Amino acid sequence: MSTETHSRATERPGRPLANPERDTRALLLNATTALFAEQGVAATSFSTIARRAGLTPAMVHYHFDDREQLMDAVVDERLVPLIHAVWDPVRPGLEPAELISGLVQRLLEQIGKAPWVPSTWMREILNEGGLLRERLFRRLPFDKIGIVAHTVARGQGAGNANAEINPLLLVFSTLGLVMVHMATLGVWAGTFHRSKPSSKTMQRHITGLLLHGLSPAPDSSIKAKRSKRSSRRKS
Amino acid sequence: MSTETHSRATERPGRPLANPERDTRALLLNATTALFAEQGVAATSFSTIARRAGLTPAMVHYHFDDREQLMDAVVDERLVPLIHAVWDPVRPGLEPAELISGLVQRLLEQIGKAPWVPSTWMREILNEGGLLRERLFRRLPFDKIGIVAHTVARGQGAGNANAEINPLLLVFSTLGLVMVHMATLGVWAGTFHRSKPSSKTMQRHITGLLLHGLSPAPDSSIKAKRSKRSSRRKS
Amino acid sequence: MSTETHSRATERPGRPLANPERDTRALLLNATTALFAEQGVAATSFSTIARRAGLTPAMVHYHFDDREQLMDAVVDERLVPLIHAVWDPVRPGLEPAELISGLVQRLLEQIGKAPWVPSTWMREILNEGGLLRERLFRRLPFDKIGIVAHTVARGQGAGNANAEINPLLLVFSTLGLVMVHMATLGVWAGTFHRSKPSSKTMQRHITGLLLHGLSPAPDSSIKAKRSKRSSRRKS
Amino acid sequence: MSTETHSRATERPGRPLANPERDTRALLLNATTALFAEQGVAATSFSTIARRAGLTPAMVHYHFDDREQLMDAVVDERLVPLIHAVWDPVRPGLEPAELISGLVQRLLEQIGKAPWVPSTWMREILNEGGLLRERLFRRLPFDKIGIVAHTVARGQGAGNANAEINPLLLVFSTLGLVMVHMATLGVWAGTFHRSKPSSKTMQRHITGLLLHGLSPAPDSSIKAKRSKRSSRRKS
DNA sequence: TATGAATGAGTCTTCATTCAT
DNA sequence: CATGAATGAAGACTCATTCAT
Repeated sequence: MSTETHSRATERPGRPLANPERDTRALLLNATTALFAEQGVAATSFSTIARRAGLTPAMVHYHFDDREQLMDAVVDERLVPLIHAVWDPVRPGLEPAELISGLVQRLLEQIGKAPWVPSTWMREILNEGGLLRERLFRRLPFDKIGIVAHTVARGQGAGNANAEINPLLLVFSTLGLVMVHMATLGVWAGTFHRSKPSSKTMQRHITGLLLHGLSPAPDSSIKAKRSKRSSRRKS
Repeated sequence: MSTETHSRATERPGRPLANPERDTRALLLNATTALFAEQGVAATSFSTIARRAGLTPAMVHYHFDDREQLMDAVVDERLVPLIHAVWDPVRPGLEPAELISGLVQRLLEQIGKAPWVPSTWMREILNEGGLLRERLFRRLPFDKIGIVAHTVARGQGAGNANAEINPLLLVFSTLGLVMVHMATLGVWAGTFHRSKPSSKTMQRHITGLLLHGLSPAPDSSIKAKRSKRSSRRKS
Repeated sequence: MSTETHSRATERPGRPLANPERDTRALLLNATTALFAEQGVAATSFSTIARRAGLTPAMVHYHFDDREQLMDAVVDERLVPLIHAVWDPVRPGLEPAELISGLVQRLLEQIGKAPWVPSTWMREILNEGGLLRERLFRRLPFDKIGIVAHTVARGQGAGNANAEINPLLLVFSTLGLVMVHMATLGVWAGTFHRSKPSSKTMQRHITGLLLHGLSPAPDSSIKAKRSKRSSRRKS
Repeated sequence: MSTETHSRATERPGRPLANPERDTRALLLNATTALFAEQGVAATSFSTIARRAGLTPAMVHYHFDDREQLMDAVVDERLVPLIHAVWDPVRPGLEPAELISGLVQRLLEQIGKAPWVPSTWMREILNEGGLLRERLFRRLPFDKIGIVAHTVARGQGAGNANAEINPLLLVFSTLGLVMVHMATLGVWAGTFHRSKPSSKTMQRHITGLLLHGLSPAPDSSIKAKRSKRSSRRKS
């Protein structure tokens, strides 16, 4: 309605527009995601965000009327695009191993660009009382998840995939493993006096674990397929 | 609920027999762990705890002067014993697979008795800004973790463990996988309209994944070892 | 709305055709008076006014720098003209009954055109802490009020007006009675499941009460005078 | 539930109890009613109340969790008793004039003891957007109002009550007239440089007006009845 | 004329904390 | 052991106001 002409936050979800506004909005969203990762959503007050962005709490209200809308913005403008980047390439017809290792790779790629994600994902999405959970679950690519599950199930039927695995749970195992590891890398490195492992190292560990577990010497047939079709994983 | 591992809280206001202090204290700790799991530490105020326990906020102060001391109590009196139960049986000389599947089994056992753990673990311990992290890390059984890592590394040297895996990270993969799955089971079941998988099902999925990944039909040599030495896993 | 009795503020620092300022200013004043009536002055913020008028709060500032000036404008441009319309016809030489019934009639007439008045009058003018009181009291037609009081007092002296009445208070009784009734008509009708009485009905009730109170069958002498001299009351 | 053990405001509506608490609660209610009268409900913040009572805003919350509950308390604990005192004596079988003059007398009596009432009544109860209106309307003595209306209507039928009056509106005329006059006495006196009229003077003016209006020399039959039955009015 | 960005002050409300009982 | 009263600090949110455009 025309009643809302002056209310910024309700109007546009973050379009390009002129730059002066974009800047502030983006600035605030960045501060917000960073703080969400560091302290969790519940502990992130408007003042904290404002302070981090060098603005006043009132300014946060000006752009995101509400905590609700702030969280909406984080999900819609920051998490949903990431989900697309990770899941869009998933399509039927690929091998289970290919699907999984592709997911891991793209996840790590995206996390590289948005390091705040793993922490937030674990705390606010995976967790029971997570404050972004509801919001995000509505946006999950259930069709793509289904593709992965079906592909693995078919593999199990054909006898070339581990029958003890629950295909649907596997998707969550994959995402969870990546998120857990990426969320705790810092701590891990600090605790064991190691240098923070590179993204490549992590990819090798996680993909290795997901494809073969503790078992040694992956059998050559799978190895062959992998090296043919998703050879970029090795580059 | 089964949250109450400990028998107590039978009577209250400081009457002659029965140790009155224990009761209230345990009551409050139970309320606290439940709320920590549901909403996270940051969102759990003294008032909330008091309300949940049917007492006054002032009473919470009486027992735990401080948020700090409250968190200390949760870690010392509730998490540390659990860690012991899980890690104490770890000792050198076991097979890698045995160690891992033992850990998984004992973790699931403990979580069965303290369902508030996975959520809290993910939110407040694994996570970068987790409020129990520091407290707990000091209490981790580094010696035991070392045993697992060394055992796996030796296995890799001997050619009978997946060389792509980082032995130290594997410990975190294991714990993380269990915690992630157990923390999200409810959500998962709800989202996909499945009934909540049993502890046994989860154990099979997780152990299966950790030991063989996606790879089919674990080769008989490993299978043999497992069925001989850690036969309790099948019972 | 019909609220706009008075033509004014036709031009100002504006553009060629179509007097843009008039429009906006009047628009805002209308929104303001409506909101003053609905919620009272204290509860009516610049934002509320702006929202109601489809403009921005900043725009309200542009026209009325201040709450003070906004209230001044309402009084000067909306209430003072109404007062004139009601009181100007009062002059010495009329009968008390004529004066009173004339006042009632003209008041109801004006309220018909500006329905926001009774509510605001009661809340912000009659009331001790009323925010328009001071402003308006300076503009009251004390001379006219004096005429009414003196006429009634002389009537009392001559024995043909109720001696128990305080002539000066009577003026306030008259205004008050009209305002109270017109301000509460909606509520009254709603509460007692009646349809809202017409202006004529109200006029009969109020004038009847003021002239004769509960007493039955007004004695013919007064009736005669009324029907002769102030016959317009009947039209 | 026992969940609420420590929440003061929800528990008791203002019972005698020990005195330390009563004092504070009553103190706050007094400050509240005074401020409601002076500035209106909308403009009366918790801070204002607290400051007036010499306490902190948080203390107001402690006793009245909410603005809603604060208003409930004012209505339930301060206005409803007053309404009873005014209306309870109304019963069928009295003369119209007796009923009306009785109401006026008792109203003035009560207002004498609670001078904050008229202002609040006009602003927050009679008025369209009044913030206590809804709350109070549910507590109005509709039966008693009905008695007055019926008595007057019967009087009209018998030819000894002014037929131009609407019997139901008359009740509101009566209350309104008293409230308007008592709410504006201060202003009135100040404006016209009179001393504030005594309660007796007001009673004479208002009752005189309601019973006979401007008409002179009330006819003896009514006068007789009044002096017989409600002779206390004259004392 | 009109708006969007920005702010400081103020409101309601919750919270941790203290203290007398 | 337990509570009710009380507070100061902080959080979300609104508002009047300013200013550049």
